[in-house]
Amino acid sequence: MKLRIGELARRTGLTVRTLRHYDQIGLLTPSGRTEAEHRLYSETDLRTLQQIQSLKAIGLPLGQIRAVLQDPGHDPQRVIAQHIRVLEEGLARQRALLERLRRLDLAGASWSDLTEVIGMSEKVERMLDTARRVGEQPRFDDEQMKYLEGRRAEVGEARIQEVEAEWPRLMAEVLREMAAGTPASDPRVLDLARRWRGLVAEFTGGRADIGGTLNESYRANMTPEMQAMWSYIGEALGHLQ
Amino acid sequence: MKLRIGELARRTGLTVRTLRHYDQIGLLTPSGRTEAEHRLYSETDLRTLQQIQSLKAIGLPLGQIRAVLQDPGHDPQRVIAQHIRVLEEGLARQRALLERLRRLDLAGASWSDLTEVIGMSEKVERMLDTARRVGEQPRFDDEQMKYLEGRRAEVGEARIQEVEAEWPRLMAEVLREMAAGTPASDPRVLDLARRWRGLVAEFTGGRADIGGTLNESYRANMTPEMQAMWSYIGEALGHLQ
DNA sequence: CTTAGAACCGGACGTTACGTCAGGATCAAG
DNA sequence: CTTGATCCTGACGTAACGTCCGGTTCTAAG
Repeated sequence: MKLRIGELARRTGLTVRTLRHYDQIGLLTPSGRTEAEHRLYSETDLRTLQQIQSLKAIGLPLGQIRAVLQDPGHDPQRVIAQHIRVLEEGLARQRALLERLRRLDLAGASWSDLTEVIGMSEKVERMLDTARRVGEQPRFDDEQMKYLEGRRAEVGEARIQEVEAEWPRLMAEVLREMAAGTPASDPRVLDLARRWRGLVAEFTGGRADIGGTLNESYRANMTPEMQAMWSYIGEALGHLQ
Repeated sequence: MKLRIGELARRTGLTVRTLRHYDQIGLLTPSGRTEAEHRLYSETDLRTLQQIQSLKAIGLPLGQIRAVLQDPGHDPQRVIAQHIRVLEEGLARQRALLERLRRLDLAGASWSDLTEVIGMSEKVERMLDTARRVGEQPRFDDEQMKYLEGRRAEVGEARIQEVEAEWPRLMAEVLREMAAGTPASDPRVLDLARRWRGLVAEFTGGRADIGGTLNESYRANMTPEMQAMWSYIGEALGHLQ
């Protein structure tokens, strides 16, 4: 008992276009065709489709569904657990965003007020985040704090934004060289090390004690990948002199 | 002091490609070009871009950002409040999905077990949802409930799935005719009314008392749009005989 | 003045999961 | 034989860019 595409669509609540799409991406290829190339789906196809619908209902992307159906060697627990983690991450981001939005004081704000408020909110979040990541254990002493605040006023807001934007790019480049296996003594890496040193110097104003405190702080609470990067750039910095 | 695209990218932490994209979609058109057609951004452009970054940071789609920037007549409170509602909806869906996933009993399940479990879970959700929407006030009496359960067993699971899939399609078509201003006496609408009557009959088994109870229930807790549809299809049903 | 490398240009494809035509072939019923 | 329903392939659109390409232009060093 073969089904034509329209029949199958009616029975499953999907559209004809969707079924053709699944065929196109190799997710569900009809087990037969008529002489006129009309698709014919078997009952096995229907059962496969129901599995697809189930997995789609829990939010698995079609690519992953195809992977698990074609290679049942995938462990259900692992795939689902991984998927749950992905969902949790997205959920956490959404929730944080929403909370921040709710905290904004909207009363009587114009667009320019609003963008400014949001901008401030962003900066506060970044500072909090950095503070959190650095950890609170090896804090700067009062004198050091005062010095840092002074520097902040000195270099100006604009430059601070530039520096903040520069860090992720620099880290990304370092990670790329690391992944490519470039030795830390390579000229390209030495260049990166110089930029690194420059950014750190902009923050610390060149004071070695502040740099040391920072270094300790970061070293204490880093992910393995960050530690690897730290060692790598440390070696390159050593080669600089 | 005009900035070239690379400069602006460095200062804002965006990529060159992103800025070109913003130009392409008319979100941020550079205020000038060199003779060689290289983009030149003014400080005003930079400020606009910072506003864009702020609004993007709260998750507003670029299309809406463009709209509010081009026509500041948009009320900030309204736009933000609307955006918050959109985020809340998405969040609720995500959360519900995640909870359902967590409730699944994964221990030792194979893929076929898993899809079956998910399928069951889906059906339960749909039933709960329907029950919720119909409301609990004008409930069926015991005799009616027994009758309905009997019918459910009678028509079989497969047909139930088909019918459940048919409803949204039918409603969508009715809404389309309504929106197009087709009179309820139009043959096309009468056809839809016949299909409607058929689906209701499949559920009630033709018993007028059950149909009446259902009708009351729905009528009591409908959105305005659904009420309009209800009247429309009611009129068409009247024309049938 | 030339040349190499950096920066710039527009154009096009890829990503996700389909919706929506367009133009044409096939099928069932009258 | 002619409709009307159903089917086919192909192609564009969606959101927000990333990535690659082949071809200019700019800038600094030689």
